[in-house]
Formats: sequence, C-alpha cells, structure tokens
Amino acid sequence: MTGSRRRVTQQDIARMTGVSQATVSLVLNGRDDGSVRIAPETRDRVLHAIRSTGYVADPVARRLAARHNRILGVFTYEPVFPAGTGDFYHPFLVGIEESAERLGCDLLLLTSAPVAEGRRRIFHDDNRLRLADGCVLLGRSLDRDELGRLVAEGHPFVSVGRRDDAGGPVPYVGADYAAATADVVRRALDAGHTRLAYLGQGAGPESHTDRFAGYRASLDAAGLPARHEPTDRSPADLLDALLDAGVTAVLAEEYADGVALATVAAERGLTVPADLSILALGDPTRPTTSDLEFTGFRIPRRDMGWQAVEVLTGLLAGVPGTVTQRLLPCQPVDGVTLRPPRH
Amino acid sequence: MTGSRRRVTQQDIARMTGVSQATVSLVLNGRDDGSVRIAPETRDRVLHAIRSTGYVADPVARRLAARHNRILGVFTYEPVFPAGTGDFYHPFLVGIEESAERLGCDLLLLTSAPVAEGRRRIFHDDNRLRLADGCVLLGRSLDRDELGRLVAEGHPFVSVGRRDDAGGPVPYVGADYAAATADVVRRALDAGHTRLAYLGQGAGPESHTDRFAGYRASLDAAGLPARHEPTDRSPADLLDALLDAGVTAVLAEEYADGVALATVAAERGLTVPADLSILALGDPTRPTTSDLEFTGFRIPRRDMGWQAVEVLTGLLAGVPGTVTQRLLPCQPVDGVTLRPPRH
DNA sequence: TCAAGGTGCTAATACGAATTATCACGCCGA
DNA sequence: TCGGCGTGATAATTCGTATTAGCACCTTGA
Repeated sequence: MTGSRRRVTQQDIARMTGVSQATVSLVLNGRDDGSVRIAPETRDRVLHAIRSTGYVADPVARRLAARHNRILGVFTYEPVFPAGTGDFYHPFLVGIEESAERLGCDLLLLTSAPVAEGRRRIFHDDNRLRLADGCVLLGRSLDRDELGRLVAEGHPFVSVGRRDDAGGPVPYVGADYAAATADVVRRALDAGHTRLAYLGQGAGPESHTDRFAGYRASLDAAGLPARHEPTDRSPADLLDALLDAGVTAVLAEEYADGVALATVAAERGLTVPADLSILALGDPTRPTTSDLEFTGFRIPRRDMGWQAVEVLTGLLAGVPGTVTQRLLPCQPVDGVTLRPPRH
Repeated sequence: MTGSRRRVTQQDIARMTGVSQATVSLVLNGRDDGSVRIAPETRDRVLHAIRSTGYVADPVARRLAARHNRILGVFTYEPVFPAGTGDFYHPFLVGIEESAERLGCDLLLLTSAPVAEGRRRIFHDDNRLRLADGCVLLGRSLDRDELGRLVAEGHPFVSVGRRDDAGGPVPYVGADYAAATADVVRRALDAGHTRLAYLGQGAGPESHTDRFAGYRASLDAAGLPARHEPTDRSPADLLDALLDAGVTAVLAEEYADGVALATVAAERGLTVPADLSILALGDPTRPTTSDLEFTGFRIPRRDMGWQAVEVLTGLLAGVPGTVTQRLLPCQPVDGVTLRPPRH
C-alpha cells in the first residue's frame, strides 16, 4: 500500500543535513533576528533538503506548539458545495478563497460536522473547530445556542451575514438588507404604488427580519399600510388574495417566490409588470429560471466573504481598530418588473 | 484575544481527583478491556470531575497522538470555484464533500498552488500537499511528470478520472467513456446511420482517448469507416466538410462543439436531427445554451467524487480488498438530436 | 513462608514543531 | 595567557493526549 510511508518530519530533515531539529525549525520560520542566528550556508542546506523532500510542517503539531497554523476553518450549516441551493453560496466562497489566498491562509472545510436533527452541529464529541486558527460561519440561520457557546468560549469566528447578539456581540460581515429593502420600497412609491405587499416569512433568520424591518419602517414613514403575505399557500391562491386586496406591487423575500408568482400571473393572462409589479429582495437562493430580470437588489456576496476573512484575521492578530461588525450595501438592480400601477 | 482562561486539561482533572493523567485518558476512552483495568470507584470519581468541569479533549493534541489528521486535500488543476468552466466541476465536489462528511473527514482546498506555464503545479517550493493525510486530484488532464512523482514518492492520492500508468498504477475513479461512447455509436447504428464522424481531439487527456477508442472499436467491429474531424476549423467549414462527405451523424467529444455545429446548421436552414444527428459524448464542460437536449450520455460526476474519497480513505487505512482503479458507467441520455438519416 | 498470579494504577514516552537557555568555538585585546 | 565577546548551533522543554511497560500491592495455594 502506498500510504504506508511515514510523513517527513523536521527530524528527518535534520538528520539529512546533519543539524538539529531546532535548527530546522528556526530556518523554516525565517528566524534570523538578533536573538537567533543561522549561517547562510547552513540555511541553504536545510532549505534545499526541505525542497527536495517536499516537507511541509504538520499543521496539527504546529498548532499544538505555536497555537496557530494559518488555517482558517469554513463551517457551513448548509453543504458547502450545495446540490439544492444552486450557486447561491458560490460567490461567498469565491470571496473567502480570494481573501485567504491573499493573506496566505489555507482553508479547511469543516465537512466532518455531523448532522443532528436536520442540521449540522458545530459542537460534538470530536469537533475540529480548534484545528484551525479561526472560523468563518456561513448559512442562512445559525443555531443560537451554538453561537452563544462560541462567544462564551471565546472562539475566534466571524459570521457571514448579520447575527443578533448571542450572549455577547457576534462578529459579522452582513448585507444591509434593511436599507436595501427600504430603497426598493422607495422606488415602488416613486413609481406611484400605494398598495404594496411583502411576500415571505419576515421572521426567523436575521436576513428575513432585517428585510421586513426595512419594509415596514419605510411604509410606516409614508403613512401607508404594510401588508404581509405568508408563503404557506399556493401561488395561485396568493395571486387571488393580492388582486382582491388591490395590491399593485409585491416585494418577494425569496426570489423564487417572485418567479412563481409571475408564472401564475402569466398563466392567468396577466402581464408583469403592466398588471403587477414584482420586486425581488436579493438573489435567487434556489435555482429558478425566468426570462424576466427582476427589479430589486443584489447581495454583495463575494465582498462579504472577502471581508469576513479580513475581519477574522484581524481578530486573530488582535488588531485594535478592526471593526468586527460590518454591514455592506446591496447593489440596486434596475430590472423590468417595476412599472407605475394601472388606475 | 482568544479564550481568556486556560482550557481544562486531563492534567487538571488528574490533580483534582488524585490520579494520574494516564488514568484520566484511559477513563475517557473507556479502556476497560483485558489489558487495562480501572476500579469502578475511580472511574466514577474521574467521570464526575470531567462532567463538573465541562472538560473536552483538545482535538489538536488528540490528532497529534493519533498520527493522522483526517484531513483530505483537494487539488484541482482548474480553479476550485470556477468562473469559466461553468458548473462542470461542481458535481464532483458535491460528491467529494458528501463522502468526506460521511467518513468524518475534513477537506483542505489546495488552492494556493501557483500557476506556472499556464497550469497549476502540485510540486513547488511551498507545496502543502503533506498537510493532508491524502489527496484527491481533479482536472481534465494531470501533468504526467507530477503524477509520476506522486506515485514514486508514495503519496496517497486518488485521481478523479482514469489515468494511464505513470511509473506505476495510478489509483483513480473514472467514467467508462469507452463503453459509453460505444453505446452511443450503437444507438446511431441502430437508427440506421452508416456515415458517422467523431468531432474532437480524440487524443491528449485519457478522457479523450478513451472516447475515441470506444468510437473506433465499435465502427471497426461494424466494418464501417471511423471518420475523425479535428476541431481546429470554424463550425461553418466543419459543416461543409461533413455534408460533403455525406456524414449523417456526428459525435461531439465536447458538448459545446456539438452546440456550435447545431447553431451553424440552423443558420443554414438545416434541422437537427432531421438533416443531421448530433450526439454529445458527455456533459457540457463550458457554459453553453441550447434549446436542444442532446442525445448522448451523462458522466456520473457526483458518484465519481464520492467514490474517489472512498478509495482514498481505503488506501489510507490500508484496507486490503480496496479496488483502487474503478470505472463507473455513464448514464445514457435519450435526447432529441438522434433520428434515422434521410435517404 | 514463598512463589504465582491477579488487580489497579502510574511513569515514561511518543507524536511534531516552537522556543529559550545555554554551550562550544574562535578571535581579539590587554 | 586569560578574559571578553560575537557567532552559530543545540539540548531541553513545552503543548495535551494516547499508549505501553511495569511497579506495588493483595490474594491464593502448596
């Protein structure tokens, strides 16, 4: 069997070059400052041996001794390479990867976390959180108990997406859904709509409550009713209810719900946006197909991932001025699904 | 910065209960078999202390002692989170992740590999291959020299996709392109075609040679000529050549080439498949759009990733019966682009 | 009374790298 | 000739856990 070969260690390098393990370590870490000196000739010999053997420090031992290893964990509550969520998480990972690469860190996907009660759990018998220096958390909603424990035990981590306090402030890089949604409302009002509806949960994960808060606040300020439609019925029934109530513009928390609504509208012979404006509060989280480009906003996913790593490494380095809670603006999208209402 | 107060260790528990650290370890691991005995009374005392302090074993130290880290590297010759290759690599990663999860392994993305001479290299000054226990290799074509070195140095790895020997057998989980292509040829023959053409390189990476071998063998067996069209000319010129030669069915090594051919055919007023049958030998590796569902086969990408991890962990564990070279069947696709030829 | 055998636990060590205190050596000046 | 100093490297220890050899003590049987 191939795998039988022992891993190359600093001890091996030391024997090969006739120096001690300590010297190898010193060379590896470029310790050439005042307190430690290595003869250039020796250094080259060691470096050469390292290169020829392909030696790499064992991250585990390194972490045990030095308490850090320049590895960042990525923990996701949904699978990292999602089958069901289309590519929604993809841009986050692109940003995370780019940022990690720039900072010279490796990424460890904590895929070993077992699933219990339908979701992954961070804490379990053999959790490997501590294998990495710190951890980026990704997912629509994070378990509050686990978050609380992370905070309480002082694990360095950053959430992608805003999170409420969990026994303490939670470091995050989120999207400013409240402001983005308020902006969408404003655009609808500017177009002349007065009867809007919010389609979605509006509760649960912070990303939902933030959107709904932005929606409600804007309409309250305008003195208009903030109608809220749950998603527990069929698109057809929903459409009936909306038309009965005279709603002219719908804000879809979930892109896919907006698409479904547009589809049944088309089946009824209605035109979007001539007969009904539909606005999407973000990018699709599930794969959907539609010829319509929805008006709404785009989540700065890549940048969120990018900055999350930045915040995390800042935390780890103990950089004083690092802002550990950041909300990034969303980018408005001028689609084709908003038009002034009929009279 | 991190957890302020020191973590509780086995040593602490030992001092609290007046036993040795070794005893704590033994109790923790439930070692009560023949070779080791712990008095029930002592065990309870230790367990009680463990519970009251909330002690959890440090995974890092645990790994160090265990001599392996249950981390699997994933090395890709194309970028892991691809922008250009569409979603082609995505299903592989889904399978890899699922399998790793099931086996309790974490994944380390070796994305820091630098690009030299237009392609990523495994071996370089600062390669981190040995960070992981073993490695999954992904990519259309792997550098033969590097593959040879992996084999020679005894690195535990598995290739996704069949590879020729490189100074020794290469462990792989591949798709049986030869059989799948032969099957496509058979379907074309059954439909009455006698003048086929293979569109593509037919050489280079194993995935190409395997397809071409299956194509050629089938036609040889049927006593028919095995026409081969390179891809170095424009789709328009290609179409001319095919029509001149009386070809009625084209097998496209690359899905995108099939799409391009169908497009120019349509521009000429020809209909696929009425005037020309086009068969795709696999899934699109580049993003393409076409209303046609091509007849051909699907690569079992997810399963390939899944089994690759399985083979790798088998290798690492030294499981004797593990088959380290596997070819998985492709799934036939009955599309709309095959029809009996005109006469 | 003493060897034989069983019981319960500990001392010692390994794992691989990082770090600190220390040491051997050569050279120079007095 | 000896003390002092700069230089280059090493021995020893640390991190927290797992494992094994072996020790001290007790019981039993002849």
